[in-house]
Amino acid sequence: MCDRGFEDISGGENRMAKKITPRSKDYSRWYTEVIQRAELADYAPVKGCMVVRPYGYALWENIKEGLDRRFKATGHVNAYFPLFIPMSFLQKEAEHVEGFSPELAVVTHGGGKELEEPLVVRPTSETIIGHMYAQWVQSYRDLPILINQWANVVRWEMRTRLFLRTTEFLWQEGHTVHATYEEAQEETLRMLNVYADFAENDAAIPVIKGRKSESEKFAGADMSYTIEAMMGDRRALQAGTSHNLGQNFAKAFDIKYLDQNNELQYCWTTSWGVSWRILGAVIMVHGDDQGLILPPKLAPYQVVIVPIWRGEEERSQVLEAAVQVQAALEGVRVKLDDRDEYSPGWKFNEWELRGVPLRIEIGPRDVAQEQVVLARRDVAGPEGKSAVAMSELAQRVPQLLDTIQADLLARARKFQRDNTYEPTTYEELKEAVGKGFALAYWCGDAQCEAKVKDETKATIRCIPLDQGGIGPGHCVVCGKEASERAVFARAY
RNA sequence: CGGGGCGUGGCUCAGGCCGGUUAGAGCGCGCGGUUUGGGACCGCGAGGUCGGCGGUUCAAGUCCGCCCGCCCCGACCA
Repeated sequence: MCDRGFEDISGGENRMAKKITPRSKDYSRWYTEVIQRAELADYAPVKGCMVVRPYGYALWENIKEGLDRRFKATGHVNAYFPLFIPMSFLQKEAEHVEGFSPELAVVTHGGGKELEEPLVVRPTSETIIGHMYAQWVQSYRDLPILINQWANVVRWEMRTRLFLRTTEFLWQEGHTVHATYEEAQEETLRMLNVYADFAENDAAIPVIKGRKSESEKFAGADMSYTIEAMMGDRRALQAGTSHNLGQNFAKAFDIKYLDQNNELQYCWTTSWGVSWRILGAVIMVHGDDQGLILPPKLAPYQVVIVPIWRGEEERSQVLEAAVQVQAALEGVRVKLDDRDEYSPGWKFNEWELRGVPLRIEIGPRDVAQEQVVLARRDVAGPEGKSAVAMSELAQRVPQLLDTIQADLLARARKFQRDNTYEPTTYEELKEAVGKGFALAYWCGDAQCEAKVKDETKATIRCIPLDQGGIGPGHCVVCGKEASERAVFARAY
């Protein structure tokens, strides 16, 4: 895992500086450079596609593990459905096909012959899963069905961005079937809460849970719910969605059951998904001008040990101590960087770029004093360093990782709060969406929503479920009575 | 798809306007040696169909035409 030699691609006069473009100078450039230099991912030869490199994939595996564990704990099981979907399936749900047809990849040939019916490369799997569910569900005794799948999907996007919007992406999609609307709604919100719990407790990303407006909801859903997060440039990112599909897909695919009274009923279905986009959120919420800052719960390496020595004698002493420290940290993901060809200073920068939460420095002086130096990634400079006796490490390191995890969430939460405004006039709204989130009354009229989008490029990210206990007010756009406030923001 | 920019060793670029020996630099890479508490240094070395095709010319990285690809900005989206 060593540097492959990405130089400062801003070029020009400071070509020697091995620095990343600062976030304040060009945020999207910073984002792209960090991903490539930290070796999370690389561009693939196919437009809009990317290669996830081992370090990035390890991060994704930790995200998967955190989500999958929660799915299982709420009664879900995993399964796998096919990549190819008959074109006709998409067309069975009117709103669904209208929403997705512009971004479909379609296979027309196979085995050297033109296919009788084109196959769509799944953009999402409601249709093919609905088709199967229709065959599996007969009676109320078959319900609920609580299935999740980990899969790749393809959406032909016009503009792509590493992790945030790629032509092919990895995600999970849960698809459930219920006997009643109430159960489906309960499931929809349960999974929204699972996502929020993961985002805050594992990814250290504070999120706003809310409803999508009609124009922003999933094609084919009765109601879409979202968790929205604020990135480091104050723009919004939808980090996960959960949909109550009502009976739309049940009717399109004939998913019916016989109830206790021997009457045939249409089922109620839900779907919910989180993609590797959330990895982009981790990068943008926590990273700084030195590179990534990974929350300990997701970091592939939670601790990196950098040994420091001069000459052979010191080398063997220091390495011996380093190995002992590594052994003492059982249960912690530790990387011992004993490469000889890089200096300690070089390694410091390297592992900071790659976001390892905690660094342990061990040199001859430390060995003599039976201590090590701990350096926190999230606290720059000497303030983040402390000397700790080797005998205390097994206790102190896990504690410190917990502290870092909590501090990252607290810092992100403060940032979001500090950059959220509550405009009451349209002029104030316009100003607010230029510098962060705007929490403002909205009457629910799509025209007011469209006006804001046209004139400010900000969209309604969600109508928060938690309205803070405040009463009705007046729409920030038209002044009419409004019962709820919405979050307006520029979004990815 | 509209506007802007760019294709030259692995990376970032110079050379191009004004055609002319073996096409350069820094970084990275390989070997040897000295180093190592915040991106060390010396020596030697490997590595290029100058995006592609065609044209002009005695001669094209350089001029002309067409094509391909990539990046940035605008209309869709997890």
